[in-house]
Amino acid sequence: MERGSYKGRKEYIPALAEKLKRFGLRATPQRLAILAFLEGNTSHPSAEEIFRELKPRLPSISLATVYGTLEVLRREGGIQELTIDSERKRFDPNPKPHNHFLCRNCGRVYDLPVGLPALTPPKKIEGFWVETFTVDFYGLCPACQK
Amino acid sequence: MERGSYKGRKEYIPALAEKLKRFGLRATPQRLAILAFLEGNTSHPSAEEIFRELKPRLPSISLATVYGTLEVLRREGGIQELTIDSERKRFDPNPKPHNHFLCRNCGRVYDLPVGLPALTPPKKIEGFWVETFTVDFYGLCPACQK
DNA sequence: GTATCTGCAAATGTTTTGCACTCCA
DNA sequence: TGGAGTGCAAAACATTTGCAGATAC
Repeated sequence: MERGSYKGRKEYIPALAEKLKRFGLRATPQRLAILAFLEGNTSHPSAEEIFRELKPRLPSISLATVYGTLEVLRREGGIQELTIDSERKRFDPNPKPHNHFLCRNCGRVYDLPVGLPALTPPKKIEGFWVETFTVDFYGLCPACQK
Repeated sequence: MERGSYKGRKEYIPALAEKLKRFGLRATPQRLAILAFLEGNTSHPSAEEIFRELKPRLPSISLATVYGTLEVLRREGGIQELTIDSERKRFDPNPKPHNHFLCRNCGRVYDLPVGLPALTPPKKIEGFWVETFTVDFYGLCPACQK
């Protein structure tokens, strides 16, 4: 590990770098920053929000790169793209099917821990080959009920 | 009913006109055409598709009017706006919760007659006030499995 | 008659693309 | 070193908006 090399900087997170390698992707500073930001994040951010958050720390990052990275991560099964918010795509670091709730007042998206349908894809239903599914709830979150 | 009046034309469909009145909306040719096209339609069309379909028959119609009509119909509970397709909003003349399936190959959206979660909104779940919910399935439709 | 509705064109916001340059492996 | 990855600016879409004129009732 030599002076000034990328791998020597604190932003280089071996665990995330290996995750990218497993997907057949190069570990670039941009991708590591995006993965690190998403890791454990339950706010289900949009591409724009991720970009705004990372830009100050990583001024060279571009919105196009954020979109590109989210797309490859989704394609490799590393993250989930949510359709619950019809205004914009949102992203979830947890790639496994689970429930979401969109508050019609504040617009926030929450994970909602209720039972999922008794279904383990892939499975054939009525002739349809079901690979994945989503359950989305809409209403008012606890904070917005006041 | 006088010669040339709107109500005299065959496009004036009393049942749909009354539906609009019940929503507190005026029965215009544009709105009747949109309602008539959606009635019994299971293709879950987008605004653009509805516009393209109606334009030849009703050349004066505009895309903005299609969007506007779909929005008021949704607000009044007459139709359902689907978020299953992240590329565009799709619309369903059946306003009641039911399942949908999006084929990743052909992009078509189908109604999928499987059981819904045992939940009748509005209902409070884990502190969240749930007003409505959707269950969306993704995979390959029967025709695209070959 | 008049408030609602419409078409048009322009604006907005999100996401994608083309391309020359950069940098990870 | 070569190919994957990046930033930038422009393009492509989906959707909304402002407004003057049309029309349902």
